[in-house]
Amino acid sequence: MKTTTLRQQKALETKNRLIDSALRVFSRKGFDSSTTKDIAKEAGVTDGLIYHYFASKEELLWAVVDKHSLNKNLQTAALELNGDDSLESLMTCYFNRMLDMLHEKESLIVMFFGEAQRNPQIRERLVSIIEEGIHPLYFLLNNKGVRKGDDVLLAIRNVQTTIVMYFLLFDRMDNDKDGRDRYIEVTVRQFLRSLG
Amino acid sequence: MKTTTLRQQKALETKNRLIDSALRVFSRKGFDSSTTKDIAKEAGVTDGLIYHYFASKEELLWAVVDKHSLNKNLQTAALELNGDDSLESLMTCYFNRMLDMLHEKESLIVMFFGEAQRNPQIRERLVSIIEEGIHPLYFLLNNKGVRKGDDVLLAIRNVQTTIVMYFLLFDRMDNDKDGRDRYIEVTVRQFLRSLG
Amino acid sequence: MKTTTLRQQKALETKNRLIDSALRVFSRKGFDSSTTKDIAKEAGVTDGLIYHYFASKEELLWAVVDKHSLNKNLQTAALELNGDDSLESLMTCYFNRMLDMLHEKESLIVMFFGEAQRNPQIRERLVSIIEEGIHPLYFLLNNKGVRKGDDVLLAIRNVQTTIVMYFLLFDRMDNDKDGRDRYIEVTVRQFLRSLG
Amino acid sequence: MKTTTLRQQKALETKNRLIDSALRVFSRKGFDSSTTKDIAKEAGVTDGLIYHYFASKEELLWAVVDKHSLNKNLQTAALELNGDDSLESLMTCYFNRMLDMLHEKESLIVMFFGEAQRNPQIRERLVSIIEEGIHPLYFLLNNKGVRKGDDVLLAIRNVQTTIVMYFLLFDRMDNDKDGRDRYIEVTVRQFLRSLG
DNA sequence: TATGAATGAGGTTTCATTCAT
DNA sequence: AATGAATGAAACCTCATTCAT
Repeated sequence: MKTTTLRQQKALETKNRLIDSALRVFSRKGFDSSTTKDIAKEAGVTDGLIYHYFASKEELLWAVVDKHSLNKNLQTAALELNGDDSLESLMTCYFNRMLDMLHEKESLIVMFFGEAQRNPQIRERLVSIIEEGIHPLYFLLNNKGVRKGDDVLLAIRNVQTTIVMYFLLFDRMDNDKDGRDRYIEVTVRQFLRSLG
Repeated sequence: MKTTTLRQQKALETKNRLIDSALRVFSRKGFDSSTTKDIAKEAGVTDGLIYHYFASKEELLWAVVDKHSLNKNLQTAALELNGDDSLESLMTCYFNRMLDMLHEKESLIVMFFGEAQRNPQIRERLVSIIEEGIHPLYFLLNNKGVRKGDDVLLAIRNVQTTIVMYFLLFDRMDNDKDGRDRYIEVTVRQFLRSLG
Repeated sequence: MKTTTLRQQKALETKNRLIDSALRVFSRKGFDSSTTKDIAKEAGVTDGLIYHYFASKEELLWAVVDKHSLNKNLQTAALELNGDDSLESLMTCYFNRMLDMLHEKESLIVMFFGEAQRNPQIRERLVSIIEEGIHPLYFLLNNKGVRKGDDVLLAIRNVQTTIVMYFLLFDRMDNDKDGRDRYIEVTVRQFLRSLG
Repeated sequence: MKTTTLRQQKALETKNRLIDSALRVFSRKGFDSSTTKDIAKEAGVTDGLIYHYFASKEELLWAVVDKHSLNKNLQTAALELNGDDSLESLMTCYFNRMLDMLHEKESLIVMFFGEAQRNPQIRERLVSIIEEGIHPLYFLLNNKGVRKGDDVLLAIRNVQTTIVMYFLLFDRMDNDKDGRDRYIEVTVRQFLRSLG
């Protein structure tokens, strides 16, 4: 029985290694240009093994998607903030964590945005992630005295999508710490002013 | 001489039809999953003809990119605005035109965002389009009394990327006119407030 | 462990079958006109398998070239000769063996000469084979009292290229045993006289 | 009428240019790898024109073959020799002219040897050229007192094929004037000795 | 569980050839 | 005579997938 457990554990590790490798390859080349051979090689296994764990390349994609949940990260980011800080420093901190998280999950984000345009299921997933990412910040702002209202929700969505765009098009390439600080500083100020 | 011109004209039409078909197919399936066979069929020609006009599938992609210039559209949108209107109605009008333009060029935009994640050349192109899209609006705002400054430029970039994201993730699917009006109204208000 | 070896052995057989089939097809049609489909069919495998074993059609050509070594055959031919025979019967024997060997490796020889004219790498290979083919005979002649010297080396090269030409243009088609005997007899006599 | 003649003349020029271009391209790449596009470009005409003058690419090959006659050159070479010279200087002169001629017709020779291995018609042509090339030299030698006989004919064929081989494999690449002189000197001496 | 040989459909590209002009 | 757009078959090569071991 112990041996079985050991085997199961090793199998699970292999499966996870495949999922992680797939994510990396997908984000590098896009789903269509990624080959199962690439993925297998990246995971250090042979070609056929993928089909022992996944029914198809597509299934492997979904396994990747299922494994990674961005929402949780954003929620955690919001909850970990110190309630005593000023609104401004609080937002600064939140946006920084958001960008850190985007960097950390770069492969996933890049893959999501790359595939979302042609894979409706991926796009829906992306939308729902963004929608759900709004609420932790909304509650936080409410607690700091910002009024409720749909327009506040929309302001949050706007600023969050803006930050994702900033990440995708600028931050992720440059890795310019100063530029990022300035960006966040200005964006936070404008965001707070935009709330009226 | 007339005959030559006629033939050349027909050839040019065929070439353009190929470029347009390619754009449509690329935006539908992404570059990698689009087959030259699909493109040829969509253009109503045989497989081989693509290679009479373009050296490769990649070259065809660049022909598509070169043919379409988004910047001009944005600049035109800015210049056509009525200088007598209030700042608010002016921005409303501008954002509407921007969304109209995005709809009009939906295939191109979708392709750009899909490919930008894995094709650095496409991404650079996208970034430069966005960068250049900032200035027409900047000048317009300056003329209406908004102060100059880097933070204003950044505010413009932010709001523009936000609108592109809105288009990609929500507007382009729903086609909900009311939702769009509300979105623009709120976004304009917040944008103006964010300028301080 | 035994199973693995069996599979590997079968794989090796397949690979060798591919190389042999390639040689046959190449020599029949030349490299450029040979199709990978032809080769696969000749080997009794499907098209794609070639690319499991070889990176390209060109690589398959080099595998063919590498597998076959003509030099060894010539050297062996020289060494197997009986040192007690007269110079004349010794040379007769050597030329006969050389022609036998050329017949045996007809596919390879034909391919080499066909491709050598347009593929510099193949030509270099061919030249080096001829160069190296000179020495076994040179040593043999030295042992039988023929003097050393560059002109002897050149005489050997000349007579060897002549025999190859005879094979390529006449012998290989006619398969005329008597003609061949007469050819060798006369050529041996003239060769020995030419040494002075 | 004059115009027609002019047109016909220009047409003939075009046709000849096509044949010459074809020869050059064939000898460079071999028949199969040469494309009609290549040939047309080399001749400075458009793709389709080839099919105005020749029924197919194959026909163009035969036009090339028909246009060039090597025999004449060899016969001329033999006849132009000075009958008063010694046998040795006469042969030296003849072999030099032969190599000059091979250089002059390099494209043709290379193409002939490249294609002869897989195109039986080309090979027959090559064989008959070599056979006929023997007689001018035979007569010359007879006139200088060399005895008649089949073995002399064979000696001539052998030495001629040897020289062709020398050209194809060594001389044509190196272009080493000294090496060539030495080669001819030794070969002539050995050839004369081989006659007994 | 893991291997990697084998399959076969399909992709990009090439190219001889045709034909309207 | 000359052009070059257009065709379509076929070439090389890729790759997801299967399967015997």
